[in-house]
Amino acid sequence: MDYKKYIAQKIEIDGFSCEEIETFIEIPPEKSVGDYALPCFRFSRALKKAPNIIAQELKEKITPSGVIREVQAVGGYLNFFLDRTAVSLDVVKEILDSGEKYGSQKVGEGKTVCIDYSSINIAKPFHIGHLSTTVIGGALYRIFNFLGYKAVGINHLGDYGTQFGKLIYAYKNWGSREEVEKGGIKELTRLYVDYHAKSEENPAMDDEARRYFKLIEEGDSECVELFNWFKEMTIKEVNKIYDLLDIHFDSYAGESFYNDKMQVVVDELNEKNLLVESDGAKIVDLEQFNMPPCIILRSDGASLYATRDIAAAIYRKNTYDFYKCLYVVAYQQDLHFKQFFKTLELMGKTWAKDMVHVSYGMVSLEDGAMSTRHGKVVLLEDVIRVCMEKALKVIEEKNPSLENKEEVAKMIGTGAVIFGALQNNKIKDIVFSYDKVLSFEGETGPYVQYTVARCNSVMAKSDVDYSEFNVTEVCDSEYNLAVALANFPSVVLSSAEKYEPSFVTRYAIDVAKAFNRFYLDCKILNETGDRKKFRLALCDATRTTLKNALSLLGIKTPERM
RNA sequence: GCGCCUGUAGCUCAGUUGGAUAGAGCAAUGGCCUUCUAAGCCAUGUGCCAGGGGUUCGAAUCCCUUCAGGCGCGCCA
Repeated sequence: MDYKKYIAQKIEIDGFSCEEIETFIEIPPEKSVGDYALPCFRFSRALKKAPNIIAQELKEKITPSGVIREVQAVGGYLNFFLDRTAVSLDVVKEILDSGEKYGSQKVGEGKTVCIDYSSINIAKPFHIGHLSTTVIGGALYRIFNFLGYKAVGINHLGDYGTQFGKLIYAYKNWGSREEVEKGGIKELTRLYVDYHAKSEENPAMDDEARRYFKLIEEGDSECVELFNWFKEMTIKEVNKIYDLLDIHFDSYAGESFYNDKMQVVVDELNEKNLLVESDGAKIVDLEQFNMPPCIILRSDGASLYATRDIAAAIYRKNTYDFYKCLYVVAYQQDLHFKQFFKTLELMGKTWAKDMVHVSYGMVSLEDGAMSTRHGKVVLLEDVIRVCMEKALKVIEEKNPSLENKEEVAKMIGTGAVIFGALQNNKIKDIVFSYDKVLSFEGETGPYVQYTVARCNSVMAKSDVDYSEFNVTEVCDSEYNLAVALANFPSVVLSSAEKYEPSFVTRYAIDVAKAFNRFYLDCKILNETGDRKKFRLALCDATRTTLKNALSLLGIKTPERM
């Protein structure tokens, strides 16, 4: 519920449209000066008048009516005071009517958004370095769906490359079916790490590994079978984590899927005279765009990352006819995406403008970067497990009679991990620390979940029917909470526009704070009549809004905790 | 060397398209549960918004420049 438009319609300024004025209206830093304000400085030049005079003249032309209760001219500002009671009642009623649809919109109807995220490597462990792409992508997936778009989640599997020849070599020489079945990805990683240790002394192994990889490509039944086994095992194992994080995909078409789709790309580039030979390689020259060239074919004729990405982009456009195609990939690859988007543009793909690199910061450990090959990683399943254990401990302390402790601890533990990962602007680097994810107080996931549990608790203790309510005045805490709740739809919208799930995370904190303040100031169960009904309705509206916000992030809300 | 990103309180970070006195959380100190879940709330202090120029009625926000850190810069993905 946004009253900016409503207010803008009451204002007339020569040379400025109603829409323009609407964008100029802002919310004052201090609520005592007004609920909305129009700074008049920018009109000064056009109207050839001092801002304070403009504000004064505008004030005299507006007669307060409807939800506008009072207008004041203060310096160069035109300040509006709303009928806070009417506003609060409207907001709460709307939320209760909308329920789990509150905040959802139709702006995206008929449009498809492809989101490439998580994109795991086969036979590699899922560590905290994969967390950002997974939860950012997952949140965007839900946010776009919430806005009416059709989101298509794509897990662009890393399932192609010599490393799989190495893995097969290791498996055949010192691995066993039993061990791999028992150990899963951990065992595959062990084989891979061992391979590197041994191949340093025996470089001939690499030739063998390359041979095995070639056999996979040629369709050798034994190698393909092994490879598919590794692939299925990886996906099955990672799915357990995806379930916890509420992550879903519509396609697992990975690198190998595009093997037979790259030649046409090369042909097309050739036809369009975009390919240039340089040091034996085939490149697209991007010098005039102030970028290094995009390499399409190696000097040995093999395709590269960019070739595959171009093929994948074209495939996605043909298959899904997307409105936007997002790539949730860390900022290390900024240049790569600029190059490959530019190449698409040069190929005459008008939709190249719809390609978006959703770039985010890196995760490192306190003692430096992670490395799978050196075993220096923090596994996500370990982090989640430790958080769950901590949650369980806290429950035993604070609420030992809780029924489904394990289940609740799971929600809290994973909630803390997801919330922490989505809390800051995505471009910020993160240094992982257990202290930080294990903090359940202050601006954290558990804090927001706890707020919902408080709402539930209050409502469970009352059997008053609050479907109809009416009050004639509201206090500051009630009004501030209602305003916070009202902001949800616009927060969802801007988080999609900026591809920034942290807007939703921060918003959830704002609402939780407003509620907890309200909870302190306003007794609910002791009240009677309409006041009680209104406050119960506020609780319900808070719960609904927070649940909706958290579910966009992939976080579940326990009834009690 | 070139390009991109980042720099705000002791720490981690917010700060919408330039707007009113720069805000939270953590940490510290002191308060608040015989009454709705204390994973909560209240109070207290902290700033050369990295430095320097400029544009503007007005700059943490825009432009230029310096410094510090991160990432990237042809056959890995």
